[in-house]
Amino acid sequence: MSDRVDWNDLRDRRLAEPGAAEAYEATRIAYELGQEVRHLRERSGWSQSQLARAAGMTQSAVARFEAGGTIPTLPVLERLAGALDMRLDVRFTPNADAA
Amino acid sequence: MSDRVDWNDLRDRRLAEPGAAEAYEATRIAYELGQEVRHLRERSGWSQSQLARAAGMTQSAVARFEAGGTIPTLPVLERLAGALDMRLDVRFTPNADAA
DNA sequence: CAAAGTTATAGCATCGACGCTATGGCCTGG
DNA sequence: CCAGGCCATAGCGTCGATGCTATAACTTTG
Repeated sequence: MSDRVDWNDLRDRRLAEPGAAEAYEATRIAYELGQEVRHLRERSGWSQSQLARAAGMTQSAVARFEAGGTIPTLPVLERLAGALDMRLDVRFTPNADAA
Repeated sequence: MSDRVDWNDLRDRRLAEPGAAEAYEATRIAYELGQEVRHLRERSGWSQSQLARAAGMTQSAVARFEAGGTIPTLPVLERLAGALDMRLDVRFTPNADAA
């Protein structure tokens, strides 16, 4: 799982950076969103290319995103959501353990 | 409301762009998040400078964001959430009206 | 084995978000 | 009137996310 990889390394490296508790979170969110999109896509029986076209992006961008290779931007998330017939929901929720 | 403005114009212009249903959404989300942060901040009795420092950014960045001047990135949203003692929640939710 | 479909990466260009610094306009309190 | 705090903007530089194109590796099929 760490042979021909690249973004995984990149991501892990990012997660290892010190003093980046929040950046860490962003990376994790990016990773989870990627996983979710992958699941949704596969559930629809679509290929990355199909989803890409539906979302107005390229296959490589989809692959990059699903692999957690980058921290996606809201516009991209919106387009993916639209293509997958979902709604993007971004909000601040009260923190359980008040710091 | 349209006198010495600038980002408002910018934003409105963005919202007026054709064929950008999703980009439109992103802009709207950005605007709403800005409003929310402003409310949370004021509720805490903080100035933009204070929030900025707590979130590791500058007062100008906070102002820009609150005004909806830019579509924020996840890292920034994370930092703001952390500073405001909130949690950022990004997710795909099933679309009510299946396209 | 050859052909075609699918995913993972690479390399390069562009664009926009963010950081930083500085300033103008406002308001309020000496 | 002056000083100080607060918010809105401007300009500029940098960096990272995307877009695009091309290709490698794998799998499945004929």
